[in-house]
Amino acid sequence: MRASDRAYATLLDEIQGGEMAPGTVVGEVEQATRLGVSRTPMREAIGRLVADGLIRQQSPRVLVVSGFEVEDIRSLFEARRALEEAMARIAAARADSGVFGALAHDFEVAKPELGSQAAEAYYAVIARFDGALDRAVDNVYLVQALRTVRTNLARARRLARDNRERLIASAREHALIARAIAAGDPELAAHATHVHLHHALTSILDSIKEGQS
Amino acid sequence: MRASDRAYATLLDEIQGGEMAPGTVVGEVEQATRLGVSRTPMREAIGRLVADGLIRQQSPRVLVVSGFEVEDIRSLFEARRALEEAMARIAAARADSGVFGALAHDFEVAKPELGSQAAEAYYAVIARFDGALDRAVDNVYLVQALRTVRTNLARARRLARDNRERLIASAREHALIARAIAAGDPELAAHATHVHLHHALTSILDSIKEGQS
DNA sequence: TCTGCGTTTTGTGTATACGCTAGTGGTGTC
DNA sequence: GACACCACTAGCGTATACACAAAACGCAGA
Repeated sequence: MRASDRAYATLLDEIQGGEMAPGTVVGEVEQATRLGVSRTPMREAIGRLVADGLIRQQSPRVLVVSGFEVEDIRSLFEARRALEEAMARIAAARADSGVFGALAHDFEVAKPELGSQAAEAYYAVIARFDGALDRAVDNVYLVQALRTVRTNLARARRLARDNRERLIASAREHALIARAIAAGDPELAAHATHVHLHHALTSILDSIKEGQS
Repeated sequence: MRASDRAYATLLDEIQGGEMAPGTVVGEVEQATRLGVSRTPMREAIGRLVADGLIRQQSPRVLVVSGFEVEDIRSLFEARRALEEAMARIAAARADSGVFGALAHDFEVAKPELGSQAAEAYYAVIARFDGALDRAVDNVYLVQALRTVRTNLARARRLARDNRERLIASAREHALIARAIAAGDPELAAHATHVHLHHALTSILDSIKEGQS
């Protein structure tokens, strides 16, 4: 693995995990020394993080970890809705119904509310679903845009803790989306995605509001 | 201006303009020598072009200008549809109706069919419209994704020559979209965008088919 | 004491050198 | 004659040195 990849992965983790808080100044030399790489690969890593939107230029010479406010979460979900609705619609028109039928079944039998191990298994199913969607749609532009959105989404997840009811509902929503894709029903797939994202966003915003009060 | 920016701009131009044909091997040393910069800024420029999707890795050590086939154009328009429909919808819900009313008027009085100067003026109106849309939507994730799509779209434009009828129709379609946004009608804005992109894609594909025959 | 100018320091942009890896061509052996 | 192995070369990843620019601090003068 290349030094620039390691530096990117490490910084990404630290920003997503909140260890590097928004506003933290990211100096080339400082980070390069800390992570034991030289400035050149560190520059590349920082460049990728800037492109991802996780680091931004505060002034001509200082880069800082970008903030992540409630308004950013709304923007993120707007973009997510545009991309994921389109993906669901296209997948429903094209996809192999076997794969999504199996995924729908997995969502239907998932019991993510039964402890952290079950939740992990549920997240793994979601990851498989996302991967299947990417392959079914087979559109580099959409997938690439969604990758950036997902990278930023990881930061939102940290702000909100999933509760029991939300996990159960989320599994049901995913099951419906997968069923709609398997059935070749683009409108249902898109609208079920819309509903799912609406609930996910509402849940995150409620969770943040609770956390503040 | 930084050397890496110059190198990026130059290579971008050459790829979009077709001077560097798909499949052309892009060597760091070769390009750095040719453009009179050193390898470090050239690496950065190439990295950005790879992120944009204009250059891709053919094998572990060779980068080539990526191909741009009919299938890529379809993918591009799928992504464009997802993003621009969402943008139009959001802008209609939010935008200052004065700005888009004025743009609608500009589209209505545009006569892009009257020679290349009039066409240039028309393209300038489109650029202003795109800019106004970006500002109205005010969503970095959507705008960034659309920027990448537009970068690739420039390659498609070279493959298709706009004809008289298409230009006239395009102006009318844009006028309708702008009017819908100004009127605060999200569904009409989105569907007019859909119609516009459908016609634009059809026109490009027809134009390519003609060019081949 | 405040303001302005100069100097120093810090940090980025660029250039270049070094080392490693992969690819290719040639030679030797079976 | 064909296949395999070794060596050479080309090109990339990384490190580092140098240059330049901006910001901050200090000193001096008003």
